[in-house]
Amino acid sequence: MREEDSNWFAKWEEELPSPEELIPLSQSLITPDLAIAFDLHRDNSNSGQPLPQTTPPQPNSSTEFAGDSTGDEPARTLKRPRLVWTPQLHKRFVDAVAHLGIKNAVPKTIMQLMSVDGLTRENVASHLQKYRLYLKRMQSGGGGGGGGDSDHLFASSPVPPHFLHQTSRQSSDLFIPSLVPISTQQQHIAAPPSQFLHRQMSAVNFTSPTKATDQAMFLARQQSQLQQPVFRPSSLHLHSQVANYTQDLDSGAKTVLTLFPTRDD
DNA sequence: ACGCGAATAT
DNA sequence: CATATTCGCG
Repeated sequence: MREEDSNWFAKWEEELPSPEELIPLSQSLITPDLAIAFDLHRDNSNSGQPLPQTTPPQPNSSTEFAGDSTGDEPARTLKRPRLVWTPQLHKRFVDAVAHLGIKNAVPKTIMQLMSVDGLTRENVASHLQKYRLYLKRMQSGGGGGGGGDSDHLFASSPVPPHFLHQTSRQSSDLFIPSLVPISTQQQHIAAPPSQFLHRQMSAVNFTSPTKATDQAMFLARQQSQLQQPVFRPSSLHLHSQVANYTQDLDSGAKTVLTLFPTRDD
């Protein structure tokens, strides 16, 4: 047990996004074009329950985005580009896990809690695995001597104490003020062409009490997480607040799934 | 579905 | 080279 134990919560509190920051519910990793093209209207109004994915039974919503603008229909059997886990996205992941507790923190539930469109269970599972390894490695010699900072990503987010111990409880001690979804704040990012002025799915239902509220609060304070990763200025620009696929024209067809910034953390 | 380790791909 | 994804197995 380290000294951080005493004030980890305080730190968390500090990290609480200001009301201005929380608004858009449900981040999206799917480019608007795709969402529309596929006609899949993801509605993450899950209330923490086994959400029966209303999304088509497709194994995974694959995505396409290459420069090909003519024959891009059912990209459905194609592969999804590498997901770039930005620190923000990772934080969202960590928070979700922390909130759920080690016990319930399994890929599926984590994924659901994160409410990031386009994020697959595999993505989360893979990341979770890596994260666990990181935690393990951390406990061995991370303190002060550990110079090996090869895991930038993981190091970017504070590791809740619960992860290290074994206490299977959680999510009960996190009382959050009265932060609940707020309203209509628009994204700072520009106005898209116009055809992409679609909805911003609401991930929260006020109609449900307890559990829903819990998640609502969770989500509410989660909405400020995305950042600008490593894409080159040569690629496309702002579309909307959602994630986007950026392709590096210099290297050919290198495409990377990434998120757009909402604000810095 | 989960979790791992190892291979494989970007 | 770092890291995300796929694969086989329990």
